[in-house]
Amino acid sequence: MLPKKNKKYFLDTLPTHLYTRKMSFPLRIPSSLPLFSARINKIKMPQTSFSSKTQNPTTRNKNPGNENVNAGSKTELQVFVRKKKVEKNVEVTAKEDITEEHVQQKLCRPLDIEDFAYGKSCGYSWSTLPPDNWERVLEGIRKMRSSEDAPVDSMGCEKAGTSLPPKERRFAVLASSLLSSQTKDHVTHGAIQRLLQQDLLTPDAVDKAEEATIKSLIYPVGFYTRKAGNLKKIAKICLLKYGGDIPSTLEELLLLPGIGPKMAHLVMNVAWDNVQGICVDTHVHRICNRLGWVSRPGTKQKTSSPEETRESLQLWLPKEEWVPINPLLVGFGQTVCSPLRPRCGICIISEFCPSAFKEG
DNA sequence: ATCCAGGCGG
DNA sequence: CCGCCGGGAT
Repeated sequence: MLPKKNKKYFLDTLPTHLYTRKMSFPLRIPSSLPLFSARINKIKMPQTSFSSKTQNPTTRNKNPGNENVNAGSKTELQVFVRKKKVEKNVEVTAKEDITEEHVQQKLCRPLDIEDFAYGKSCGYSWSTLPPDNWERVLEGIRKMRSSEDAPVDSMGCEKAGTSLPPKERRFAVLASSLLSSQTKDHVTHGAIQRLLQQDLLTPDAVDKAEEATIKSLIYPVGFYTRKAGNLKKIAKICLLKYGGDIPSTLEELLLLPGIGPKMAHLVMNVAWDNVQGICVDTHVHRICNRLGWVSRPGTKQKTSSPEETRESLQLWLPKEEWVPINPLLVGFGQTVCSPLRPRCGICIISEFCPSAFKEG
């Protein structure tokens, strides 16, 4: 259903941690979406006050219930909240009927409203403030990555079984993701090739094969004993619960043995072409923290786990970057921003990096 | 000898 | 939160 003129679309609750303490939020209506206006409707809770900081201080509006925000403008709202429950907070009004044509012309992306509601992204969001200069930083990393040759460029598990029919391809991607953790890409690739030659890349075949056979074929990937067992279990689960296909939701993928958050997001991205979240590994985790791009909710402390990094990063990074950010930062982490002794001397974005020349 | 790095169990 | 899993690379 496309939005209708003057109909109000309410945006539901903010993520809890955003309103449990004093924080400021950016409300961004990108100029590519001129067909909506947003206004602060109401926040149902005691002990709440509002103030807004716009580019021009004279536009300060003392009435929190009627804060109009122009499309294309960037207005920062400060929300002081003491209680946790927020029922309705923001509404978006369509300025005219939105048609298929608007969508085609990218004048409007109705789904963005939903993203907005959950504080996700797409430029149409409640979120933490994007870090200063993030676009320049990203551009600089791209530039460095285009000249340097990182291991991640040569082979990635996302290329697994590109020639296979969809269902087989998905299983190949899942198997490849499973094997690739803690393992160099060319080793993973070799193991997948051997499985492919033996026709052992379908749930059916894997289920029938001996675990020892699989184990010897995938050697020397990291933890091959456990992975051989997990692969068989996964094959069985695919057969019993998913008709020989792989699970199509994040939650179900996470239930598979040996599949954690990192791989589950990777599989959703690659096998299903369905971006549910950012694939965060230790490189992304480390670099985002060095750049000051993520922090523990409501603080300036570093995030303590890749999962926390993922949630923090998703709050501001535009969704178009969710997939490319991983190979970009992994390669950058392998060649320049290494875990120990990062090569800040050759890094062209060190001027923007709060951690530059601070370690090792 | 030490590091790498995702998932999992304690 | 910590240590282990089991190889390869350096």
